[in-house]
Amino acid sequence: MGMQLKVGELAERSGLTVRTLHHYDAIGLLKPSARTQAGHRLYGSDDVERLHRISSLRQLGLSLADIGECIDGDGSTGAELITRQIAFLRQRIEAEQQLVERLEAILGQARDGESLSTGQILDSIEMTTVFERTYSEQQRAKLAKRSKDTGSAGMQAAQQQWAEVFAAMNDARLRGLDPADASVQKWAQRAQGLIESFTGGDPGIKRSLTTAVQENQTMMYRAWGIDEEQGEYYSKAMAALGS
Amino acid sequence: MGMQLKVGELAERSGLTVRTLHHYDAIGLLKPSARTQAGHRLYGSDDVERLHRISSLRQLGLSLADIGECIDGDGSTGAELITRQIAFLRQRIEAEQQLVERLEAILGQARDGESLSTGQILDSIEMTTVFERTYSEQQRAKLAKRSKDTGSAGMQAAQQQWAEVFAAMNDARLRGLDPADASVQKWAQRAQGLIESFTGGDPGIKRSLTTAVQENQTMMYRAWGIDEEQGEYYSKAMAALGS
DNA sequence: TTGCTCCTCACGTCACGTGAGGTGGC
DNA sequence: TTGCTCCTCACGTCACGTGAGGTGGC
Repeated sequence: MGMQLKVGELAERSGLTVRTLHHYDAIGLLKPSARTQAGHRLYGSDDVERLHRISSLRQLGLSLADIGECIDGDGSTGAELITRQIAFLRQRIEAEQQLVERLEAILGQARDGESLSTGQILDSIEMTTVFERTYSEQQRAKLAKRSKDTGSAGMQAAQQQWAEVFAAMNDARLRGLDPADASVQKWAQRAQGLIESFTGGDPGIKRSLTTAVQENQTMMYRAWGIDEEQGEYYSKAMAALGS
Repeated sequence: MGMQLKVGELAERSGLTVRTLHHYDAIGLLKPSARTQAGHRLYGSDDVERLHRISSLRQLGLSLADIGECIDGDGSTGAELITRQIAFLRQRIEAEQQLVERLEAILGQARDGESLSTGQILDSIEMTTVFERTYSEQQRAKLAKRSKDTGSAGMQAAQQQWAEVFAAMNDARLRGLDPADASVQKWAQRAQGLIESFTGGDPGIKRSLTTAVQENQTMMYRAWGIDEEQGEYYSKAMAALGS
C-alpha cells in the first residue's frame, strides 16, 4: 500500500544498519522502489518483504550473491542451497573439532612436562605437527593406545629416565670418554630400551621416528634440552651400539 | 650454517606459495636474513626454523598478528592463545551446529508439505525465522514435544483440516455469507480447536502466535495459500467467535 | 538557526591469489 | 638467446564499519 519507509526507519525495524541497506542497494540486492526528490531512499512494502527474505537467508549463512540468485530464481533453488550449506557446515564443524582436539592435546602435553613457557609450548606444537606428519594414522592410533596403557605416571617415569640418560651421557662426554666406551654403551642400551618400549617394538614406527629426529634435529635437541654437541655425542653412542 | 634458500626453494620445502612468503616479508613476520645483490631473498636456517613455527601456529588457526607477537614474545603467551582459540572454536562449532539443525528442520518441513519449490522453501525459512523470533526457548521446547507426540501423520491430518477450514470459509465468502453466520462460525470453531490443539492450551504460546500472525500477515497468508480478502474474512469470522 | 537524517565517495578489514611489467643468472 | 626464477606494484576477495564532507526537512 502507500506505506513508505526511509532507510533509517527500515534499518531500525529490520535490525540491520543503514550502511548494510546502502550496501544491498549498491550490489543490486535490494533497491528501494522509489526515491524522494532529494534522492532519499523510499522502501515500499514489497521492498520490506524482500528484505525479510534476504535477512532470513542471511541468518542461514548464505552469501549475498547466492541469496540474490535464489530469490530472483536465477541460480540454484532454495533446497539446493540449503543442502549445500549443510554439507559445507558439516565439513567445517568436523575440521574445527579436530583442531580443538589438537589444541587440547598440545595444552595437555605442555602441562604434563610442566613446560608452559611460550618457547616450550611452541616446541610442543611443532612436535605435534611433526608427529602428525611423521606417523600414519594407524601408527598414531597404536602409539595413543600404548601411551594410554602406560598411563601418565609411566610417561613421567619414562621422561625421568630419558633425563637420566642424557645427563649421564653429557657427563661422560665432559670427562672425555669415547662414545663407544663400555660405560657409555650401558646408557646407550638404556636409551634403546626406552625407544623400544615407546615404539612397542613396531619397526615401522621406529623407522618413522628415526627419520623425524634426523629431519628436525634442531627442534628435537631443544625439546630434549640438549645442545648440538650433546646431540652428536648421543648419536655416536647410539651408532656404536651395533658394533 | 651456510645453507641459504631462495624464496622458491623455501616455498617448495615448506609447502607454502612464493606469494605467501612475500606477504610474510611485507608484514614483517618473516624477513629473509639476507638478499643477493640483485635483491633476491635469501633465507638462512634460522629463517627456516622461524617459518616452521609460523606454519605450525597457522595450522592451529591463529592469525598472523597473533603468531608474530607470540613468537617474538610481545603479546600473549602461547598457552593463552591456545586457550582462547579453543574457546573461540567451541563457540563457533556450537553456532554452526545450531545452524545445521535449523537448516535440516527447514528441509524437513518443506518435505513434509511436499513444497520444494523455491518460493515455498523461502516461506518455510521465513516461517522458521519468525517461529524462532516469536516463541521463547521454553515455548519452543513445549511445541517440539507436542509435535513429536502428535507424530508426522497427525501433523498431516492437521494440515488437511486447516485446508478444509480455509476451503469452506472461502466458499462461504464467495456465496456472500456473513462471517458471523452460524454455518461459518461452525468452521471458525473448528479452526479454534486446531489452534487449541496446536498450542496445547498454553495461553502464552497462543498470545505469541496471535502477534506473530498479525505482524507477518502477508507471509502467513501466502504460506497458507490464501489471499488477503480470504485472510480478512477468516479474521472476521474468528473475531465473531466471542460474540 | 539548530539538530537529525539523509546523501555519496572511499579507505580499511584478512591472508593472500592473480596478473602486469620488468630484471637477473644459467 | 631462450627459459626459469626472481623482483615490485597493485587490484580483487566478502560484507560491511567507519569516517569525511556536504545537503535536505522540521
